[in-house]
Amino acid sequence: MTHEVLCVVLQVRSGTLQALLWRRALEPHLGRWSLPGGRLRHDEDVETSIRRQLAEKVDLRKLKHVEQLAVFSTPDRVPGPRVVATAFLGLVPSDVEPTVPEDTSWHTVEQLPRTAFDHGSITLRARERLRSKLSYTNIGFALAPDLFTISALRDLYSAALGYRVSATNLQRVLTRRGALATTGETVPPGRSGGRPAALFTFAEHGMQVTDPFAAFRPPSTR
Amino acid sequence: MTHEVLCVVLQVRSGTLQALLWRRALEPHLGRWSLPGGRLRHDEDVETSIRRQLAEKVDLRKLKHVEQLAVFSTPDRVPGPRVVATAFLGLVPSDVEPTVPEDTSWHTVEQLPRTAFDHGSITLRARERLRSKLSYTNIGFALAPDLFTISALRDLYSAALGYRVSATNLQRVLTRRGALATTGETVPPGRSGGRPAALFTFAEHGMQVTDPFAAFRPPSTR
DNA sequence: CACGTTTTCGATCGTAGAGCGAAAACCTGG
DNA sequence: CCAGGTTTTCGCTCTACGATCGAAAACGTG
Repeated sequence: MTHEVLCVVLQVRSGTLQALLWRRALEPHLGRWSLPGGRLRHDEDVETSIRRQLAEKVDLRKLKHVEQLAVFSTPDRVPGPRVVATAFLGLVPSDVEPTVPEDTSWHTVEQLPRTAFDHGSITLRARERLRSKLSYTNIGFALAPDLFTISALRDLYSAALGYRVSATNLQRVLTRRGALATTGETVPPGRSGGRPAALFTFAEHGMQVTDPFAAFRPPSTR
Repeated sequence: MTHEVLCVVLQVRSGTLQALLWRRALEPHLGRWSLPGGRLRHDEDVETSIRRQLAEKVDLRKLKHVEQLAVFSTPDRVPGPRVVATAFLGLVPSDVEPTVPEDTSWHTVEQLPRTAFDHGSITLRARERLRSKLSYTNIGFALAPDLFTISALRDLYSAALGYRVSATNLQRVLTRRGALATTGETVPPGRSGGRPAALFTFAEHGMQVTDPFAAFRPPSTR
């Protein structure tokens, strides 16, 4: 029984949430699109394995966030000898354009092409995880450049969540959580005019993905 | 490379959160406490595997909730040939007393005994998962009997979370989420008197563990 | 300089959870 | 049968967070 690691690499590109997929060059499922990854080596754990494989095959050392998604282990999920897969969710900031091999390309998660094996449903599971965590963690930072305007961040959130997000609300929520840090700088407006936008960064302690916002809170120690 | 499935079976017993552990009868780590589970068969996925193994060795078909926790895959996590583990979180309602084999017993998670391998940290991870989910899902129902009073539920939440929870608040929150259903019945008070407590059940749609409470909400369609 | 555009800020509203205290409903002991 | 203790339950208020709206700020263009 072999063990493989797979990663759903997500990035917001041109306003939509997209996943990086490989075109299979082998049977079975030749020509279909599949998730990057590969076999787990005997000297590495799954985290380092997926990081190695991504860094090897693609230039994706800029992955800002990687986390375990789930294990997929249906006996017949791939034809032939049994393969158990540990799937990951990986996030790439919207400003980097990773150099990817010839046989890979980005696909909007909204309408995926024919995927190999169970890779389609794995991708959808990854999107659900991202959407859930966007609301109660600051995982959204992994989708954004180091410097960004609020409206740019709003567009990222909108693309990932699939519905329109208000910039006003986003700024206030993130500010209240102490996740935003102001740089004095601004960005000149576009051709159609408009007020110049302020540039923000993530606060230091806002960088790591914080725990879910507790609906039940420990007793206040006032 | 073999694959094993492990389960952190948690139950609130006598006011504390406890985990079901086995005393190892084999080297290595003979005599230490370990998580129930075993090797993944070639014809089953990890979910059915852990369910089978728990139902086989212990009488635990009453597990009200089982979910994947994480993969643990450090190459040397167990001595000898490589073993990758998929860990689960399992919850047992507080009113059932499962018949368990001779060589197993319950241990408070607060102060675990010497565990085998990485089973100690896995157990702690499971507790963290439970605590997180308690606040923003209704997973707490898996810890409670079918019929329960609010104060009994309060005690369960307090034990699992590790801090005192107010019965008033708990009732209101769960009611507002539509998770509680009233049965007309009450329970006579104890020896020291007191108002009889009302018996509650879980609403139908409250039975499944709902998604995290969204901090960002889709636009209201009013 | 009027107008459109985009960003940003302020004010208000609704709702969820926290905290407190009183009322309700039951015991036991005199 | 009543006084006091106990436990549950309900109501009121407070605070915090997110939603919504609108106006002001700061820029372009014709």
